[in-house]
Amino acid sequence: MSTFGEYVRKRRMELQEGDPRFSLRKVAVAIDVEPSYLSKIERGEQPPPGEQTIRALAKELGEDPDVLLALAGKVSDDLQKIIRKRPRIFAELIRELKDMPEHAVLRLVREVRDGKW
Amino acid sequence: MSTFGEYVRKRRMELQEGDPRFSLRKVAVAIDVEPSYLSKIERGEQPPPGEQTIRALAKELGEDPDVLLALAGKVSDDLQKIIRKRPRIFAELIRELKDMPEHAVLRLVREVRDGKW
DNA sequence: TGTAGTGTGTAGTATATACTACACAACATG
DNA sequence: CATGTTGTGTAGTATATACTACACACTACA
Repeated sequence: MSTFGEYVRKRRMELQEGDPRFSLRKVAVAIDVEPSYLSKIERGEQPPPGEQTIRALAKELGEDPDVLLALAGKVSDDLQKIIRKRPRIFAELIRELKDMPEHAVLRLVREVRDGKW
Repeated sequence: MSTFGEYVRKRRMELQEGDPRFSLRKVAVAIDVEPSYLSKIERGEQPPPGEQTIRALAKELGEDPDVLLALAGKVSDDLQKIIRKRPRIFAELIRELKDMPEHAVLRLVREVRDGKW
């Protein structure tokens, strides 16, 4: 597992190869933070930014916000809100699924999504 | 929905009826915080305390920690950790379940719990 | 009537979070 | 060789979080 900073830098560098819009400075301006701040984050000198900044970064880099948030040690606020509305049931479900193999959870998600409920 | 403070005060008061160990001071000492701090929390003058203090309080009052944490606007760190390990799948599942009726989610939890997977 | 226990008011503190502002050296490009 | 663009270094700030320390007034009761 790479850190948040490493992951972002790698992804941005890849995009930068083919497009000058992905220089550190341009991206920083696009997501509305100081270039030096983004620099420090990418090098792990500063901890990951706040949720809104991570979301902007994810959008800019074409990444999944939930994945980036996870790398930053965070869980999306909208998910937290959903859990907090029914804390008991969601707590139980999530703890139950903790050690389930990937395919089992995937099957579950698919069944729920396909509306067999 | 009551606030965190109101909820705690009500519950503690009920217990205090039959047992002097549930005075504000005694509970505060038991969970290792200053009585004045707990007083302010119960009256909503201060925001809810941190997760560890909420857990101690839940234990002391015989309440569900996840419910108390939810009232405090928090989600248990162990749940967040589980989600962060597989952010995509859990994000999708939780958002999918957001508007599901209680009985559907309950059925799902039961099926998972009973190991039909 | 003193003393033990009750809740509360005032006035702080330490640490973390989430950044900004600006200067600077290296490099490239016209 | 000046101009623009690159990433980075230094030195801060504002706000939130999670509390402590201690004094005070009131009540119960022995």
